[in-house]
Amino acid sequence: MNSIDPKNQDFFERVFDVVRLIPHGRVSTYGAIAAYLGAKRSARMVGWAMNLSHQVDAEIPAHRVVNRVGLLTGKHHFKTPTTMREKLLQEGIMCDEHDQIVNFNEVFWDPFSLDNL
DNA sequence: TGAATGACTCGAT
DNA sequence: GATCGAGCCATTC
Repeated sequence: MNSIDPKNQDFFERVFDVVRLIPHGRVSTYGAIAAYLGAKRSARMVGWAMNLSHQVDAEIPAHRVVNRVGLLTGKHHFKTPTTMREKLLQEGIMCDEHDQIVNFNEVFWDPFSLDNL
């Protein structure tokens, strides 16, 4: 949205930057990203950032961000409810009929792992 | 200006 | 171990 305030844009850009760093075939969580940005309590804001990500930069892999149990809670915000699952499948990430990542523990990517590089 | 909402998470029962 | 409720923080009406 073009109504993003500069001060808030900084927070959203930080979120976008972390999401863009998620490796291909991996996923992360709203809480993990929020915690990495020092706003552990603001997981919902990460969701808002993902919503805006479709408008500010379509290249942001928002489909790689799920909730803490690996559920595709944001699928309805994509073009179609199946778009999120389709994109994950293309990256080798399997989801069950409940739109939950099967091997979530294996594909989960922690932003804090960047600090170990 | 104030209240409600939301792609969440954690703690208590 | 599972379920319920409250907290958080920016955006929108």
